Amino acid sequence: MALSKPTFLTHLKTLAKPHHRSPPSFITLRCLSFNTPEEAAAERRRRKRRLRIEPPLSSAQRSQQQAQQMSPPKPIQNPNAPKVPEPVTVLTGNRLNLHNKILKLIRENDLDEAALYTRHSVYSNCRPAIYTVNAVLNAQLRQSKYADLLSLHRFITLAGIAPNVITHNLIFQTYLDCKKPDTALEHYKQFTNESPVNPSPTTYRILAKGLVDNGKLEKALEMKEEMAEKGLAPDPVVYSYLMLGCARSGDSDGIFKLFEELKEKKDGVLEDGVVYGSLMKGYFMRGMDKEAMECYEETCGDNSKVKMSAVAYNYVLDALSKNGKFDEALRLFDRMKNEHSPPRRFAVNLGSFNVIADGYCAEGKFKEAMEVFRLMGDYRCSPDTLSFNNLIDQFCQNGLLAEAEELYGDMGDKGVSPDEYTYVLLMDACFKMKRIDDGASYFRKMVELGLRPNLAVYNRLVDELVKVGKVEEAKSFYDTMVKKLKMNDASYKFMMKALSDVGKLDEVLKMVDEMLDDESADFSEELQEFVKDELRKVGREDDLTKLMEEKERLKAEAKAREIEAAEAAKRSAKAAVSSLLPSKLFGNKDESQSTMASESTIDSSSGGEAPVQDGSQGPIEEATVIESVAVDTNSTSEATVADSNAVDTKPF
DNA sequence: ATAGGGTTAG
Repeated sequence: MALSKPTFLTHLKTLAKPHHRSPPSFITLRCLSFNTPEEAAAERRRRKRRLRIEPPLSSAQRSQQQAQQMSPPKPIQNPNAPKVPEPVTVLTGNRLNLHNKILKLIRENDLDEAALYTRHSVYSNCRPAIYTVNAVLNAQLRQSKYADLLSLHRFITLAGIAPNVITHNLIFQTYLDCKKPDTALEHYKQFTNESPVNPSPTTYRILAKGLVDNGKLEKALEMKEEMAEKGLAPDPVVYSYLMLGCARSGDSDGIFKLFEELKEKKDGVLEDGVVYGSLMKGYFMRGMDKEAMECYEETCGDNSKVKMSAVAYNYVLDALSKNGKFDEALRLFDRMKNEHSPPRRFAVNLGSFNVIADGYCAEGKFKEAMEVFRLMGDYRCSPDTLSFNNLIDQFCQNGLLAEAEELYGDMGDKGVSPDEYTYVLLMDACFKMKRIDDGASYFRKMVELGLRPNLAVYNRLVDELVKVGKVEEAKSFYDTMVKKLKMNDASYKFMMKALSDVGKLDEVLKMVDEMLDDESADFSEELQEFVKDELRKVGREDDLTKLMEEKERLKAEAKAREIEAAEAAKRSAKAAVSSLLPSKLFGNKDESQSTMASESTIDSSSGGEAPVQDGSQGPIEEATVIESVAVDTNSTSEATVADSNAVDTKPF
């Protein structure tokens, strides 16, 4: 039985009261809102939603409304219910043209332009359909542009473009990729409680995999149950993720339990091979190699009825190669390559080559690893950034920096973009080989490319530079990065100490000066003490007091000027209003302009802002959730001075 | 022209 959305209330079994056709919001008000704080909060959000002032209707919507008015009377719908997404049939005429234009921009890899165009269209007479928006979000996700994705999502939410299941899936994926499983779960809860859209099997694949990858196996298992509750068929792929999660946490019992459960649900016939690699791992974990190999024979042997996809094979390859059966893995890999005959049959893919390359590395056969990695092209597979990073990592760990750099060169040739992780691997490897300047070059390159090294990475860089006496150079990296990173006391202190140790106390004072000017920087008490101590060593402790007093004085002066300017602005604003001309037309750069603009206009310059005309009634809960997500795409390595898990990039 | 045919790892 497929449960449709309104029956989500069945979880209120305790109430056991059959409400058949009552309006959802009525039920929730009566029965839900006081059960738990979460439900009370959900009701508050619903109320807010009712109060929300919708952006102006585009002509498309208006005509839709007219059509509704003309159609025969329908049962009265709750006007406050969240909107149902538009069907794909709206993608015709101008809106289809817009869609295709934006797809073209995406194909040309101009995501910024695609996103901007989408935003601008919201208030044109051709509103982007949710399909168009999803296309952009999807492209942003593929390129890890999480901040842009969330920003666009927020924009369309505020603009009242109803999301469909794909939109929600993209958001789940985003939060999970950003290692924010709790935010993903929050979004899921809100989605199941409030959206008229039903989750799809893919929703649960995304959630199960993402939760497992984020170490939330328990929650992932719950998702499997939820999936069943919604009446969705048991999905071997979801089970394979869960079994993999058990394998990672050393729980062989869990693996077998899941396998038996799935088999039972499938009436004893399991022809999808995706779970067998994990099952083999379960046997191997218990030392039951014989049973593992029997399983292998049954599923991958000549008489097998099991459908082995490339991915299913890859799990088996991995199970073999990580359990002392690499030779057998190589034999299977050969068979896979022979079986491979696209487009009819895909028996190998990118992952197969990666697993085998890893297997070679584990045996110390790095030359072979490189060879098999480069063999990919012959099978129309192309490595991605992750694959390159993986192998570069293996080479670096084993002191094969030249080979790692060769691979880095291949990336450029093949048009695969290195990411933060690539550069950090190479930088650290250079440092290990005492090639400090080369390490610094990789760091510089990374920043030049607009990638965002985190604080821990920066700390390692300046640490190495200072160790070899390159304080000047370290300081120049500080100057670059202080604008891009949220530094902490330890990193400020490190730089100050380095400067002080070479007698550059004036530079230390200049750093303090700049910190005092930078509103996002915190010149803490502890840091003040530290600077004073350093100055005291050369009898200059008064210099800090003097500097800080001078700053206070300048700030007070600036404040006074500001107040005066504001008053002048008010006067001129009044004058402008009285002459019935918006001050905007004059292009004034004074405060009166921004005040007035924010109150009345759709400011075309505010591309990054939410499209709320009155500036206040948006769905605060969504905005808050999104803003609470610190998208840290580069917490790549262990922290030295600071915790790399901390959010150390400044807000976008 | 849309939820999936998945994947390996840090």
